[in-house]
Amino acid sequence: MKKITIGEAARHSGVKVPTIRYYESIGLLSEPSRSEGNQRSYEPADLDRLAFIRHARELGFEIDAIRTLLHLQDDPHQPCASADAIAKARLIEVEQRIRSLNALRAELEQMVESCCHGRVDQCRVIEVLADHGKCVHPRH
Amino acid sequence: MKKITIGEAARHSGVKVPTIRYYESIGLLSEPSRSEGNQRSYEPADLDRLAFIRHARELGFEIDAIRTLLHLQDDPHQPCASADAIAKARLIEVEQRIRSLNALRAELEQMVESCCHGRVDQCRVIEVLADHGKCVHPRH
DNA sequence: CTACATCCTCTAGCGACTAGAGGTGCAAGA
DNA sequence: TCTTGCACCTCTAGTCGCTAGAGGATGTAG
Repeated sequence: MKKITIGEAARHSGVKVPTIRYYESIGLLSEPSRSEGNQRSYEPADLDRLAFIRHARELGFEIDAIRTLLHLQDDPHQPCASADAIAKARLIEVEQRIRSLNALRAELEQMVESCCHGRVDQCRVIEVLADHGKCVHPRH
Repeated sequence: MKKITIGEAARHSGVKVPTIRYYESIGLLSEPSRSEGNQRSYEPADLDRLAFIRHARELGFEIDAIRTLLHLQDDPHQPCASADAIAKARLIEVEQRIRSLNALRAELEQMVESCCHGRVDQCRVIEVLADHGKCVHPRH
């Protein structure tokens, strides 16, 4: 049972030191044991948990969703319907976000392409911003 | 010169009342004149400015970028290179975001599709979260 | 033994709002 | 005229997920 310092845990997991402490403070990570001198001392299982959290954050899950997912992981006999639902909800969010960003991209491309590179009073960028009606797709 | 209350301005522009006050507080909107009873009283030009801000926010521009864009709009003889640069930077951001969200979507789709709908200990969603190596594209 | 990196706790800040408390103004109906 | 009730006012604090910095303690290598 080798002890792992918070700095090592950070390097290992890719989660920054203050972020690890933050996760502990909001109860996402349980309080680790401490050294003589009151320094946090982690175990390998904590690294797995950190990796889980980091991966979930990379996938854009909210802290609350991650909390639920971690609870599920801790209790493997539960039905996985909730995990499935959380992932599905996130997928739908991501799909919507992609759609809206695609519309934005089209708009921005149009703006940038048609910029006259002259003075502001002829600038398409400013003009379109000032008048939504000049957008390619009024819905974005 | 008809007076417009903050509530009407909100309905007209689609920007919420507290948000309008917030924009004023951070200097994005200049302080409007007031009625006898100290209530804000807007003019049509303010509505244009609000519409501009709202549109820019919808396109994801940051407040600081909007501040710059508004300054440019106010001074039409300036070259529009800065406006162009701001829009281009935003376009690049959006493109990157779309790429990364597409990767996320692929990952989430895989997760959701391969979910066994059984118990957590066989759940693909939890499994993949716990082990980044099981991702379709390790880079996301 | 000293230097220096790393750790500790605590508070405050970020961006862009949003919510709520506690009070005032105003217009319309009785 | 009075009252009802909505819209307005200011102010503070909260949201999310961290991040930064102060000021001090610990741990390790030379």
